Amino acid sequence: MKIRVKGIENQGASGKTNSNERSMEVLQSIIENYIKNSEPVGSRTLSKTIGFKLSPATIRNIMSDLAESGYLIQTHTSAGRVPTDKAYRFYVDSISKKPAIPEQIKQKLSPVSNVQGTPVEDILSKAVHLLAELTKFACVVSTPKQSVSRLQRIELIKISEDRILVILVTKAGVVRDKIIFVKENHSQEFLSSVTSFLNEEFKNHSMQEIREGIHQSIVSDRHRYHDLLAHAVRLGKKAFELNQPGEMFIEGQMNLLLDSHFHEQSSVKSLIDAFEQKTAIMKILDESMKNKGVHIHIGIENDYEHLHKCSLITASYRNKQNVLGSIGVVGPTSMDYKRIISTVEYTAKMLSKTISEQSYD
Amino acid sequence: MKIRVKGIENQGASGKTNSNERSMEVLQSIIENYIKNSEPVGSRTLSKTIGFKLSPATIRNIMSDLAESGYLIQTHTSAGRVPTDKAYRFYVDSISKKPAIPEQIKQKLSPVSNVQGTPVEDILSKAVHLLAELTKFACVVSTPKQSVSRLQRIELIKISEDRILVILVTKAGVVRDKIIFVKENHSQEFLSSVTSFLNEEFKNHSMQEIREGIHQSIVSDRHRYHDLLAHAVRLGKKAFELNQPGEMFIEGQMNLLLDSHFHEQSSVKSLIDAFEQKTAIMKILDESMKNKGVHIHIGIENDYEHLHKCSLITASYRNKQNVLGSIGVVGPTSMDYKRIISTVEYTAKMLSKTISEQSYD
DNA sequence: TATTAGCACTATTCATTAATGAGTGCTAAT
DNA sequence: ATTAGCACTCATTAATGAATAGTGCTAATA
Repeated sequence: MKIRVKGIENQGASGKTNSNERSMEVLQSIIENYIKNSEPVGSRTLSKTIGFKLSPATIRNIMSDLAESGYLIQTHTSAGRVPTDKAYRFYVDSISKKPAIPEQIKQKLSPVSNVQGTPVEDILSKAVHLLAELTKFACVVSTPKQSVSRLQRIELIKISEDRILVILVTKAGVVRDKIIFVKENHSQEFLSSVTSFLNEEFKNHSMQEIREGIHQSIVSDRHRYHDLLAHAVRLGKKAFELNQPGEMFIEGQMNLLLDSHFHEQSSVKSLIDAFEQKTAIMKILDESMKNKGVHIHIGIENDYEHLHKCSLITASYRNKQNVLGSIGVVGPTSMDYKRIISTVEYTAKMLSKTISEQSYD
Repeated sequence: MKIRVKGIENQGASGKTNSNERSMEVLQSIIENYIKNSEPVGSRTLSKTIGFKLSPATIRNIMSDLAESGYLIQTHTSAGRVPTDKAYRFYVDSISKKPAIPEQIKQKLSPVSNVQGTPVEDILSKAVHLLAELTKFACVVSTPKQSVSRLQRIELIKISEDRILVILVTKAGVVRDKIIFVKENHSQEFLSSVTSFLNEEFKNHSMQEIREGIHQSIVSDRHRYHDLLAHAVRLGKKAFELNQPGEMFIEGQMNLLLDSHFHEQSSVKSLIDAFEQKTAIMKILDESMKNKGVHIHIGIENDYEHLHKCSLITASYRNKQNVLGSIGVVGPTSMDYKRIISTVEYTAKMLSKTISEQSYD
């Protein structure tokens, strides 16, 4: 009985690197072929596309091995083969040099940096819109996390007898507003004093720290005999307590529906669900903030079941000081990884650059 | 040769009101049947559903007439008949008493009013989200038009040497912020004076009026010798000149894809286009602000070609003083008009109520 | 010994055909 | 004026068979 080298996996064991490298190349070709045509690829077709360097029969043998090792599957007996998520994982891991960003993409994305005094939200929304247009998939971006962003300035404005408008400006240049309701009818002068106090006390601190600081103050009750400070602390508590769940902008969901891979009824429903309750995607974006560079989640690797037929490519954006959020693409597992990865990476870079220029440190 | 009464249209001419009313009832039944089952309705089926009051043959005759008058079409010779847009128009015009809002819907929508100090945008986004959930179609809402809304308060805050944060609070409770860049390094005290001036001068005026007023001032140049005022006017110009194009929130686009009517490839593409460049839908929402009540645009009635297979149901929302924007549903022409109309109407009502409570007049 | 050609086998896809059935239109009977 | 009856139409469905693209295995070859 013949024992065939199983390719890739037992590279070390057999030492037959030669045959192994060939397997890898074949696998790569198969994947690229499938990414391009979205059709199962057979031995003959492949032999042709690689210029008859290997005969269909040889390729069949290799394919058989690759299938056995879990890199390929057949949809049915007499069909060509299709890469598995494992194959895609191998593929993206083996990408060494990223392709240069085409000038066209750079041009398309240039509007992201043409902004002066534009709210950060608008920049994000513009970026995610362009990304969707470029990739033709669904794209998402998370807004800067409030808890980590540091205070540039707080302002309290009396709007009516019982309402105070709170404006928070963060170092990242994000402006948040909230109206708080109060029982006492404070004068604007009084509010100005409180404002000064809060600014002096908390400028450059993160929201998280500020909340904790205020909490401490209240617990220790050390301002008991000082009216202004007591009020300031109480108002400050209200002002800072808005811990909005991070938001997320979505663009180009509909793009996915033009993709042949999502034509089955069931996949569509899955996707709708995934985008409906945004938590799963949000979680992936949050994860992506922890490490630098591009993050890739392929199909089954996603914890959330409804995303098992999708791949997510994400990258974080930042200002000079902090990581603020992430931007990413949601597409079929058979996406053109090389192109998408470099597009996402470049977009995140542009975003970081633009936002850094607007930041206050 | 027999001359048959052609139903509906020549009511006055023939005087045979009886046969005419019957035609109308049959048409109504056909429409309701089609709305319910999304399938061409034939004479036999209909005879059954109306309890055999009329024989299939009679119904065939009536249907034939209705088809001739343009209320029905056949997809092919041996198929049942399908209502045309003209039929839907007749149908919605003949709806007399709106159905009561089911308690379930009221309950679902109650979160819209459970808000205190929530930004208007969040209220809108909540409302449109719930509406999408209830109707299972795509829903849109336009944010309050800036130009018509009146100023409650403006605030200028120095953020860094060359940047001033402008906060505009409108009577409707909408907060807008923008950062403007300046060459001179104004002190915060100076900005406070400017702020007071602008507030005194312009409170309660619409943005449109304010912009015109400032323009006048500059043209007439009457503050030439007064430094504070000259600066105030110049800063004010910058502050108020942001004429953001009205925004629009979209929810539940994906819902449309589950609808059998949009399964054809071409319709899907049309829809994507329609939502991509939002102008067409925005225009309809704007129109809807001009008159009270619910507005209905059926299929071909829409100017924009990509919406020819859709119907839009819209209603404006307002505070005590002004019409602010509109909310609406985009669905297939064969939607359940009675239900959707009353749901949209109720949602708009709730929205108006909630926002009125938060407004400053 | 690795590669390849050849062949039997398998499953999809596509076009053709025929049966079914829902629906119409017309005419004659009620 | 209404309805029963009948011939006719056309979409849908299932069944059939040919064509096609693919595999796996074995034996020949370099």
